[in-house]
Amino acid sequence: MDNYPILFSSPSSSSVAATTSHFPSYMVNNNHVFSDVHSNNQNGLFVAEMKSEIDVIPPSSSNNSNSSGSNGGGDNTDMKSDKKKVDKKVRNPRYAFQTRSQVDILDDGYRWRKYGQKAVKNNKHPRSYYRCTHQGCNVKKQVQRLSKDEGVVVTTYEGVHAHPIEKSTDNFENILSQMQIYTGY
DNA sequence: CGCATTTGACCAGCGC
DNA sequence: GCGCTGGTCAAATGCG
Repeated sequence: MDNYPILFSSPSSSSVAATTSHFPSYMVNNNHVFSDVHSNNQNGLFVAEMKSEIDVIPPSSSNNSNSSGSNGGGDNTDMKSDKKKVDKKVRNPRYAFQTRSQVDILDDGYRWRKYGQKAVKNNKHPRSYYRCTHQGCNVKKQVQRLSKDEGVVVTTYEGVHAHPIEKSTDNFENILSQMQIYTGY
């Protein structure tokens, strides 16, 4: 998965509307992702979309029952022979956001728990894997930097949150960025 | 003490 | 079939 088709769009251009139509509903509805992007980037800002290999995945189907399906390093000899898990090739749609930021942890309003980190080929920076800590929420995201421009962070979301954002919106910068959105900048 | 992170190992998919 | 690589698990460790 080295090369994904990434479509760039400027947040101030009219093409955003068409682009956001592909985003998960939680992103389109409350623009938290964009607001955080704005708060972290006064200058150069990029929003990218990563099309997944799956055409359409209903949000309700995002409940990967494999939440308990530890097939990884667990080395379980039983190796879950009772798997109903036939949809292994069915992946949730993934969306990538390429932003300029000094920090690679972009607070999008959800609580994430890091569950892995891998070195990426052709990239000196590792890729971090996060999972939403909300119970029953299987949304995942991965964050990596570009080796070319280490100021650019690519955040890839997989799945759709089925719960409200649990964030303390008392952050002044968030409130300010929201005001900027509602006022049309 | 409870929760999040780190980190090495494991597994599956893919290309050769 | 073998080896590489991406993705995940889970024990150990860190931290508030």
